[in-house]
Amino acid sequence: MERKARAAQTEAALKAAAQRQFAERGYLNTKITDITTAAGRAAGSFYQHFASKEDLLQALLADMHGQASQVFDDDGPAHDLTDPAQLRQHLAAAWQVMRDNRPVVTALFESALAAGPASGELWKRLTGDTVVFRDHLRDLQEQGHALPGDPVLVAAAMGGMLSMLGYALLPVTPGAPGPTDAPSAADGGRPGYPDAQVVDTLASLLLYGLAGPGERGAVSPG
Amino acid sequence: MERKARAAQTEAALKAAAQRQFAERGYLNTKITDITTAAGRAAGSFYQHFASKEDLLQALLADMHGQASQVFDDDGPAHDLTDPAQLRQHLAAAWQVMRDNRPVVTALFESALAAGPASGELWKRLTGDTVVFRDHLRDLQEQGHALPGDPVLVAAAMGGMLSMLGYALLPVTPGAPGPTDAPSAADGGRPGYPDAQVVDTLASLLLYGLAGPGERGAVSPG
DNA sequence: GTCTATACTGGGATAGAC
DNA sequence: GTCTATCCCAGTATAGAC
Repeated sequence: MERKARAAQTEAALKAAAQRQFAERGYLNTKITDITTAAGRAAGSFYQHFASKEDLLQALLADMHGQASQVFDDDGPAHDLTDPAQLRQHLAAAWQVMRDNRPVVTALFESALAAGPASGELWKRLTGDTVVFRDHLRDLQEQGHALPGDPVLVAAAMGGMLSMLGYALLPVTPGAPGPTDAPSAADGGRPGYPDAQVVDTLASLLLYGLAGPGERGAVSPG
Repeated sequence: MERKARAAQTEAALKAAAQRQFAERGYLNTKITDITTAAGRAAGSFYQHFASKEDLLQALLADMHGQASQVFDDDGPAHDLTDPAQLRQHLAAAWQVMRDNRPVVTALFESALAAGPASGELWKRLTGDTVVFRDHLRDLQEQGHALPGDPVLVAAAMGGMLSMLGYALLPVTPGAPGPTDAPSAADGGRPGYPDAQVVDTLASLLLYGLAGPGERGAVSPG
């Protein structure tokens, strides 16, 4: 195999190793050498491919965007987040993206947070990641629907809820205690809520709130 | 002034300086020397009072608990989180605590997050900080009220929403762009939502969801 | 108790051989 | 391109004078 291919292979190995390390140790705790040794490469080789850890993270983000772009092209009919099925669908999609890209998503979260409260990085991330929600909420508003508040704020609140639970609950190992039904006490003492339960709960909470659907009936009636 | 008083004074200065630095730079970015120089003390003096930055943070937490303990002794009549006034009251109290102790609260947040996803620290924090919500939700459940899901999960979701928005939105400077009415673009590019707006929005969202109160009428009718 | 000065360490980044 | 070896700095923590 030629040089170019070898280089690409090394870069891929570094990326893969980084994802594993980020998931296990967290982005902030992961050292460059952790990545290189996990990838079976020399420390110096890292800089042949990435300028820094942050640079690597951006590369992973680009990869993720490339893959997951088609997931979110919801160009269906008029959206209505107050439709139980549609809201659930949106939340499930968001949750799935977080699950599928947990290392990157959580690393971005850690990175934004490490920038400090005054930097506004977290707010940028929060609003940036919730443009879909925000736009759909604006649609609702324009159709005369009364929202709980400013679409930007409501969308950010929803996103904050999601990211926080994703960071705290999603299992570190890609597919281990996730879709199981038993809340296993392993994995750092965190409970292993099944994906469906989390999504159902959030959908119900965000749609009808703590008061419940009232006269309208349950969330998933049929 | 005697030695003991001088020592206490230095310790207080270090604590105060730490709070300022945590707010400005973020907990993770704050170095020991940042604190000592901000306090006008020598670097070495720090260790006379605290074993580490983490130790200092715990001391600040203890101080905070001492002050804010009376805020949360809500021993009134039977609680009902589905009562608009009570829910709003609870959220307002939580928001106020975050505002009053922003440096400490956000530092704890950063600290828990830096421990990495696998540590479960964030989940512990999330559940620990929402015991009040959780208990009240359990009360509701025992009274036959149907909740959106497991009380622990719902409480954590509420708490996640709150902490995230608190971290992202609360102003760095104790009282500057907070209760103003104009969303100033200063302060790191973050909007300055008035406290009341945030609390109202969250109360409305959490009580009736995106669908709104329906037949029940608005959240604050009178 | 507080200071100044310094030892020590982890980890980022580079130099140069292969 | 990848390796080994090393430099170098930031930051923690300590030693010892005052």
